Amino acid sequence: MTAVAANHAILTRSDAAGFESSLFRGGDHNRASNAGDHTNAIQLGGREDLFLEGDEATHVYEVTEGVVCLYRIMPDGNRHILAFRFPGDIVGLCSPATYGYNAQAVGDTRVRRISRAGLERMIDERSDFARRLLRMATAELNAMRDHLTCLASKSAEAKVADFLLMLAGRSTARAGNAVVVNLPMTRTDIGDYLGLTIETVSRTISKLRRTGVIDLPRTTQVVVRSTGRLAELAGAA
Amino acid sequence: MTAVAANHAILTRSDAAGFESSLFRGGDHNRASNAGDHTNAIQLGGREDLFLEGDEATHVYEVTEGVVCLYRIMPDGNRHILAFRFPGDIVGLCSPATYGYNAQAVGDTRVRRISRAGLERMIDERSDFARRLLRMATAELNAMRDHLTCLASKSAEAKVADFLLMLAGRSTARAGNAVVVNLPMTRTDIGDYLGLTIETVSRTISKLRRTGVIDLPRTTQVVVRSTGRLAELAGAA
DNA sequence: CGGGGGGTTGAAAACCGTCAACCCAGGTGG
DNA sequence: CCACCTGGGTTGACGGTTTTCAACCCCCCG
Repeated sequence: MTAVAANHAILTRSDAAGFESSLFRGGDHNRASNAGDHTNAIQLGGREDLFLEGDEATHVYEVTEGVVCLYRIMPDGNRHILAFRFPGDIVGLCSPATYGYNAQAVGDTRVRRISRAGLERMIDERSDFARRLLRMATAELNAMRDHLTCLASKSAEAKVADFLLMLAGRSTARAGNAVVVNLPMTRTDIGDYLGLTIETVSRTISKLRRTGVIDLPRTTQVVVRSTGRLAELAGAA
Repeated sequence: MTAVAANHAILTRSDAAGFESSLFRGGDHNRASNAGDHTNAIQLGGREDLFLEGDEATHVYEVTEGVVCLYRIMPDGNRHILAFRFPGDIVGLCSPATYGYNAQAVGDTRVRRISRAGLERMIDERSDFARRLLRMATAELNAMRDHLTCLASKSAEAKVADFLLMLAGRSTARAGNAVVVNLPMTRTDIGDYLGLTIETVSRTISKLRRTGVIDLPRTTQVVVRSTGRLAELAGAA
């Protein structure tokens, strides 16, 4: 229900394996532009896709700066955001040969690229690495379970409150007793993440502001005045 | 959106580590009764808990027969089912020291018990085992993502259709062109899994029957007459 | 200055949850 | 043998919440 403990920089070894530009195919989408880099650090602008559903899963990425969202486009054209990934999180760990979802930078973002082959090699060479990787996968499972629990909540208010609590748990910025939370994502992103429309998201945030639970200095910044009341709204109906 | 490929019997090595009866604490719940067994095979009756949220995660289980559901009790008393686990699936793989959810047998069920310590040992000794374990974790992630996608669907019809498709994907029983699907779980279980009320689940199933998409010989058995139309309902609208 | 993306707010409608009644099967006990 | 009870399931009516459709605002940028 709440945020998972951050596990920073678990992957530290650099990897200099060959570079396939096919990783950054974009279709109608924006594309990562610095595909010619020789380092494994990649910089992405807003709405640039890191990889697409169906791409060969040759690499895994660690977010080092910014936010990445994992999403799917449904048959009816609707977009559903499966997860947001923050610095320290891993993106692209999947069992089959191809990715099962798209990954896109929400704003300006930096990621570190690790080849799948290198990953396998390290698993063979160092068993503690395998355990750490497994721990990261289970951490992702925990986060996913919390998201599931959040989506199963009936009311829109509970969903939004839970979402803000997750962000507040990641934020270190304080203003007195209040927690300052930046929203790099748009209302549309939040709606697609919570299974709500933008209007409902906007209305719910407005209601939280009216009732004094949060403050809204800018549309992209929320100040949580009372995490307690927010938790009540998230937990009980 | 659809069922994950079954990965049967990935864990084959038996494990004879010591047995802690504290695993089966039950509180007000039913309890697994054969805790004195000396084998690692465990038989469970309906509504028996395998472990509870907060229990020390000393073991991992492989379902060999029947269905296990993973669930949480929300602060407001509501139950939310995170997943159903079928034969071949693994239950209880988690990163922290304690389970983050409850696990309960839906009907008569058999599971195989593997100690966490034995798991770690095998990871150290055999790197291919680590990879298999990682693959299982990512398979679980895939299933969870599909569930998320399902829950984010706006309409109840789409959710139920998606749920039936998942079960149909696991079923091998055919009746002509139709797929026969057994429902070991109750309507309440389905509702708690999909974030719907029993009434809505019942009404939606009735509607699918009226429109000829499915047949309902018994309340515990669904015959999918047209997987195509079911997929349309699950995807679009 | 005009246009577009993102956000907010209002009114109406559709959908789902709530409350309630009823049915059915199986088990228990008189 | 039957009456009774209980758990699970279905169906109806009503009300609340969210979606839909729409208008409007604001800011940034060409």
